[in-house]
Amino acid sequence: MTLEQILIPQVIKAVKELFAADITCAQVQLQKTVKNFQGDITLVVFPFVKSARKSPDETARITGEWLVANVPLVRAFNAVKGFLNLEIEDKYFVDELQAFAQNGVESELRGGSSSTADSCAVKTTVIEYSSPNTNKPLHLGHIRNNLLGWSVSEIVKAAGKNVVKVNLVNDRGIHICKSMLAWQKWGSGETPESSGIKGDHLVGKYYVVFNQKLSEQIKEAASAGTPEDEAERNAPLMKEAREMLLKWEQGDTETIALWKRMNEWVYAGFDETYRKLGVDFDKIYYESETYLLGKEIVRKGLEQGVLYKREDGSVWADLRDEGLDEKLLLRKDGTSVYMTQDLGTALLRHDEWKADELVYVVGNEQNYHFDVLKRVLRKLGYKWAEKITHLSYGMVELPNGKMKSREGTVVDADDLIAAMTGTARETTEALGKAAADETLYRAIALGALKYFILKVDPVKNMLFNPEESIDFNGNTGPFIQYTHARICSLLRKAEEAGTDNLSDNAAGEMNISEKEKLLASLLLLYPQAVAQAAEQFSPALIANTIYEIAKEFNGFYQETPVLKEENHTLKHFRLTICVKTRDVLKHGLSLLGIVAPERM
RNA sequence: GGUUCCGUAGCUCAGCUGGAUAGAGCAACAGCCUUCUAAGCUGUGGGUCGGGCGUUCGAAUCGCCCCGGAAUCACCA
Repeated sequence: MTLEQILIPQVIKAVKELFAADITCAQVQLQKTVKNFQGDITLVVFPFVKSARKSPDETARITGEWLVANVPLVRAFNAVKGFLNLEIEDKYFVDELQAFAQNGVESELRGGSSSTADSCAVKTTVIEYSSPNTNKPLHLGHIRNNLLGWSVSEIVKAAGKNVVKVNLVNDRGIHICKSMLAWQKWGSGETPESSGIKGDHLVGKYYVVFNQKLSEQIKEAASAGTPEDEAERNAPLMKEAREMLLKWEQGDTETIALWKRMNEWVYAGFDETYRKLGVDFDKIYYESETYLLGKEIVRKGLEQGVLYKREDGSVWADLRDEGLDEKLLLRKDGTSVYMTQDLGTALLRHDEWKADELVYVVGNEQNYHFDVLKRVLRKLGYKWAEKITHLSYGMVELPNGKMKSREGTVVDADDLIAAMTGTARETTEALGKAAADETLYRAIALGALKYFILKVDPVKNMLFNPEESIDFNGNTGPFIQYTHARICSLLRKAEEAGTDNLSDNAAGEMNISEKEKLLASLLLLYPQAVAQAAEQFSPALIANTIYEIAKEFNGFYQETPVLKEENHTLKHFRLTICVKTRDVLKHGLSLLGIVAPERM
């Protein structure tokens, strides 16, 4: 039982007996006692000070006396203004930590989530992320997307839900034709095998080539006096690309064959990067297979009179009464647009997985798109529109601005991982560590990268400066990995020394320090942190929580002997702290996709 | 111009369902390794929480108005 679970009913009872007033759970505000004040947990009495009809000081004092007299685990209190600081018996922390150590993180999480669930049915959450464009090798922006999506999936899973990770690959359209065309014209038949270039990079290269050649043509026409937008529209290359798209849509054998061939190259490249990043999917959808979906939904909407058709035959949703604009859903020639397709895939996904929640990890440039998507679904009468969450995240910016695939100004995912692995090796060697290998360097490099990205609140844009490499010290992934390795080392020594079995319930006399109490209470709060992170889809919350624990542990480690402690009971308790810290750090890191090395 | 989001230490970020004296890391400076891994620990300096008004016993947190930045407002995806 958490302290809150124990104390809240007691406080309600106290207020009833002392002041003859009824208060709700919401009025019982418990918070961690602020540093510099004596106590472990603090009750804020302001919310019921009126009902008590006494001064805040007086209310706190009387309540404190009652709690000390009636609740065994409350040892003492002090009241400062309206803040009632409570000191909790050591035994509570010792016993709870012991129980936590025996049950393990997973079972604690299951216990936590089932108490709030009103039905025993397991909820299903479908999470879409990654959703790459086959013209663009994965860069730092995609890394943020992939890490967020994967980590959120793990967190939601850890909180006891069923998760389906899906990826919707953008493999068709005019932009794909651009790289195909450029390769046809200037590729001289080069392949990943012949050139030694990774497939996705090879295709990306021709996408850049296309844009270079195109801008040459535009410049030429512009110097002859044509306005730029017209010059782009009429450029011979654009015309050819459009013709190719038409051929693709008509199923032209040669075009389809080229498209398939080049896409295979890309997928092989993506798979390699996904593997390196450690992300995976339960199901991959391809836009070439889903882009026609949604038309049926639009047709029904027209029938119901929720949507309307213009004289030219195009179909629209009118959202002006909701403060937005009108949105096109079908062109006058009956072809669909992005929104149409997304309506279709949302329905498909909802039905296919019987989803209770649909999460889309997509950049914040599409905030408007998802706002409209939900409103249109709602208008069409789909109640599950409310189940859609757009997990929006900010751009990763470079010191000189945004990354642009078309212009080649990106931090490539593969390059970055390779560079960081190199840095990890150099750092490790400089520190004179023994017996390290490539697997460990990779683990540290990815630990640094993943933590660097995931600790930041997704809504914020973030800055990445390639000149300053990502840190391995301080509030970083390697710091937590190191703390974990350190504990493992200590526990190895404990085992060698044949230290007594941890499952024994030691019952001797001892006093535990403030630091130990604090560390124990942080560990006990971890399951709640996971539950909250799952609710808020927030890996950052996990990152901050385990950082705080690691930081606190290092302070404890520095000044508290464990193996050398002679009081058996105390040694036992300290070893329990170590074991539990190790488990929680490992668990938290795993939710972020970070390996917890046993030596480093 | 409309809409949405962001603005906290020199830099990168926590804290935001209102609660005590706003916290970390990096960078700077000063210490701690013959003793459980120094990728660590301890200490010093550094802040009108973009600005103003309001609500409240209490505002970095909520509301309104400004200022600065970003995204978006396509018959692109």
